[in-house]
Amino acid sequence: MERAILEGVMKLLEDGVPLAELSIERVARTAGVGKATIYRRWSGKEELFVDVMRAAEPPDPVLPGTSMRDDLVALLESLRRRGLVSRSAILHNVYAQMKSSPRIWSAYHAAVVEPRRALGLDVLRRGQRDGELRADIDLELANDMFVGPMLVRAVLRPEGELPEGLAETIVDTVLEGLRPVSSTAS
Amino acid sequence: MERAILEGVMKLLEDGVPLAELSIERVARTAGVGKATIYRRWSGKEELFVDVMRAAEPPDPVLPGTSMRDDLVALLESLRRRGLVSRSAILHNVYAQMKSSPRIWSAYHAAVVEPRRALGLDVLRRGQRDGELRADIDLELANDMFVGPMLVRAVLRPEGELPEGLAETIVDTVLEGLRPVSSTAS
Amino acid sequence: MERAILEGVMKLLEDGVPLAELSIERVARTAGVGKATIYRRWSGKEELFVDVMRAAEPPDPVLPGTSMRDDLVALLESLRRRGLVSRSAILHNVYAQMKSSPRIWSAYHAAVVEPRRALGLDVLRRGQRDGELRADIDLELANDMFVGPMLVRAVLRPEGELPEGLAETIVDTVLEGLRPVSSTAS
Amino acid sequence: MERAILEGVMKLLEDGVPLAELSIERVARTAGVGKATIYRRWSGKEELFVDVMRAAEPPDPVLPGTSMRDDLVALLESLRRRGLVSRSAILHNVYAQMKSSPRIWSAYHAAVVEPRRALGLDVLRRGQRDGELRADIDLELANDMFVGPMLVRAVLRPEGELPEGLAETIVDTVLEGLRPVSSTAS
DNA sequence: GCTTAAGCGAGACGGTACGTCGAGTCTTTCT
DNA sequence: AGAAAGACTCGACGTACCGTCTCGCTTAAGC
Repeated sequence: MERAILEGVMKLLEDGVPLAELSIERVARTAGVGKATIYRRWSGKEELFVDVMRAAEPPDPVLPGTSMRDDLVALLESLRRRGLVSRSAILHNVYAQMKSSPRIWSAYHAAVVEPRRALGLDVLRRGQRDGELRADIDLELANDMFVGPMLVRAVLRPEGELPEGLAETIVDTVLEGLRPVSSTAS
Repeated sequence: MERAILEGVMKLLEDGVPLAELSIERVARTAGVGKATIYRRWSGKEELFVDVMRAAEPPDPVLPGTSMRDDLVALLESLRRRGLVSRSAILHNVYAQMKSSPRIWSAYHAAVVEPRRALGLDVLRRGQRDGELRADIDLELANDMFVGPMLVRAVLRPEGELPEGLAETIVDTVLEGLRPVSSTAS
Repeated sequence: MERAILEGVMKLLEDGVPLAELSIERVARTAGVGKATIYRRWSGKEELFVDVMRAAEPPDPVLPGTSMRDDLVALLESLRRRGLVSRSAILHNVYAQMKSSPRIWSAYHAAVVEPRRALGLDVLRRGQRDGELRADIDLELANDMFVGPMLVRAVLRPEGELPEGLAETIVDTVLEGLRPVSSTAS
Repeated sequence: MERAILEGVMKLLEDGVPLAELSIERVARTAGVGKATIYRRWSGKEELFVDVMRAAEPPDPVLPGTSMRDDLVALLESLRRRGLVSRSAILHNVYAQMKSSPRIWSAYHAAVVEPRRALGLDVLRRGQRDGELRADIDLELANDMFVGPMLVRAVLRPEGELPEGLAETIVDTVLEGLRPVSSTAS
C-alpha cells in the first residue's frame, strides 16, 4: 500500500506534473486510494515527500578502498549520477520544497544528508591518517570542498550535462590546488 | 505602491511568518491593498517572490582589484554575509520555493544568479591572465570550486555560524590544494 | 444568487432526489456555484432548508370574513392544498429533517408555524365574540381541534388524496360534535 | 447483543447527544461493538432507528371497556404520556429522521402507527354500534379528530406540558362539538 | 477433548461530504 | 483611470463516517 502510493507519486513526477499540482487529493485519485489511507500514514504533504525522496535515493556508493582519492571519486560519482536520474530536476524541487518546513527538512537531513556526509568524513579521516591529505586541514571544510562544486553544478545548473569524468576532475583539481606550479615553487 | 507591498512581505517574513502562510490574501491585507492591485503587477505568488528576493539581494560586492585572490575573497565574503542576514533562513526557503516553478527559477537565475556568476568568471579570467591561476584550468569549474563550498555550508547547514575568516580560508585552501607537500613533490 | 440556489434545491427535490443525498456539495454543483457562496449565506444544511421551506410556503390564505365558519374553512383549505403541492411529500421530509435541530426548528416555527397559528386564533376569537363558538372553550384547544385532523392526514397518510370537501367536513363536524343527536337532547 | 446496542443508542439519546451526531461508528464505539456486528443486524442507520423506536414504544394501552368515551380517553392518555417521556423530544426527532426514507417510514408505519390506528377504529366502530357516536360519521375522520389535536400538541409544541386532563378534555369537546347551544337549537 | 466454523472486536480500506481557506477573476464603489 | 473592497468559481485542505472487508481471537457445537 505504502509502496503503491510512493510509486504513484514518483510516476506523477516523472510524467511531468509540476510539484505545485501534486495535491494529496490527486495522489489519492491516481493511486486509486482514499485520502484517509494517505493521512493514516503521513501527517501531511511534506512527510509524504520525505519518504518519496528516501525511496528515490540511490543506494550508498561502493567504495573501492584502494585510496582516499579513489573513494572520493566514487562518492562524487554517486552524487553526479544522482543528478542524472531522469527525474532529478523534479526531485530537486521536492528537495527544495522540503526546506520550507524545518521539521521536514531535519527529518530528511538526518535520514539522508547526514549519513552521506559522515561517509565522506570517514574517507577523509582515513586519507589524512594515510598521508594523502594535508595534515593541517579542517576535515569538514575539505568535505565541503569536494561536495560543494558537484552540488552547485547539480542544483544551480541542472540543465547541464554533468559529464562522465567530472568526479575525477573535481577530486584531482581540489587535491592539487589552483595555484600555478610556478607560484607553488616560489 | 510596489515598494509598500514588497516591504510588507519582507516585514512579514522578518516577523517569523512561515512561508507557507504567506498567502496573497494575507499580503494584501497586511499592506492595506486590494488583491487586484497585486495581481495587476505580478502574475502570481512566485513572480512576487522573485521581486522580494531581488529587493533583498545585497548590493554587488566591491572588488578591491589588488589581486585575484583578494577579489575572490571579497566575492565569497559577500556570499557569506548574505547567509548571515537575519532573514536568511527564510529567504532560503523562498529561494527553495522558487525552484518549484522552472519559469520563476529561470527569471531569478537570470536576474540574480547569473550576473554574480559572470562576475566571478571575470575575476578568474583576469587572474588566469595574470598568472595567479593554473593555466590549464576550466574557469567554470574553478568558479564552482570557490562558490560550492561556501554555498554548501549556507544551504545544507544553515544553523551554523559561517565564521568570519571562512572566505579567506576557502580561497586560500582551494588555491593551495589539499595534497600534502611531500606527495606533491613525488 | 440566493434565488438561484433556493430554486436549485427545489428543482432537485422535485426531480426526486432523496433528501439524504442533498449535500451542500451537490447543491453547489447543480446551481453552478462555489460551496463558499452557500456557506457565506447559510451556516449549514439546515439553515438553508429553512429558507427553502419558507420560499415554498404558499401565500397566506385570503379569509372571506363572512363568518368564522367560512374563515376556518379557508384556513383548512390552505392547509389541504399545501398538502397537495406536487413536492409536498418531500417538503414534509425537509420539515421533518428540520426538527432534528432545535435551533432550526424554532427558526422555522417562528417564521412559518406561529403566524399561521396566530391567524387561526384570531378567527376563533372573533367567532367566539360573535357567538359562533361555545363561550367556555379554550381557543388554543379549539384551534388544535381544527388543525389537528387536517395535519394528521397530511403527515401520517401522505399517500392519501386529501379530497376537495375535506376542509368543510372537518370544520362542520368539529363545530357540530360527534355525539348522536338523541344523546345531545338527553 | 442486539439488546446492548439498542440500549446503547437509547442511553446516548437520553444523555442529550443530538441525533445528527449519532453515527454508526459512535454507536459501535459506545456499545463496545464492531461496526460489522451492527451491519450484520441492520442494513443502515435508519433500520436501526426503527428498532430503537419500537423498543421505546410504550405498551398498548389497556382499554377499560366501560364505554367508547372511556376507551378513547385511555387511548389519548397513552398518546399524551408518550409525549411526556423524558426522551420524547429526541424520539420525535428520530421519528422525523425516519420520514426521510420512505422505506423506513413505511416499516415504522406498519409496525407502530397502523396497529394503534386500528385500535382506535375498533373503539369507534363499537361506539357507533352502541349509539355513542353519530351514525352518519366517517370513522376515519372521527379517529383523526381525536388523534389530531393530541398529536399537533405533542409535535408542534413539544415544549408544552401536555397537562393531565388533556385527554378527557379533547374527547369530551370533540364529542360535544364547539357550536354554542343556542345555535345548535336554531 | 479437539477441531472447526461462526461470530466477534478491531480497524483498514475506497469513497463522499463536511466546513474552511486560498487562488485568481471580476464587479462595484469611491477618489 | 486606478484603487480598496470583497463576492465569485474552483479546488485542496484535513476530518469524520459511510458500508465493505480482512484480520486474529474467542467460544460453542459436532466429531
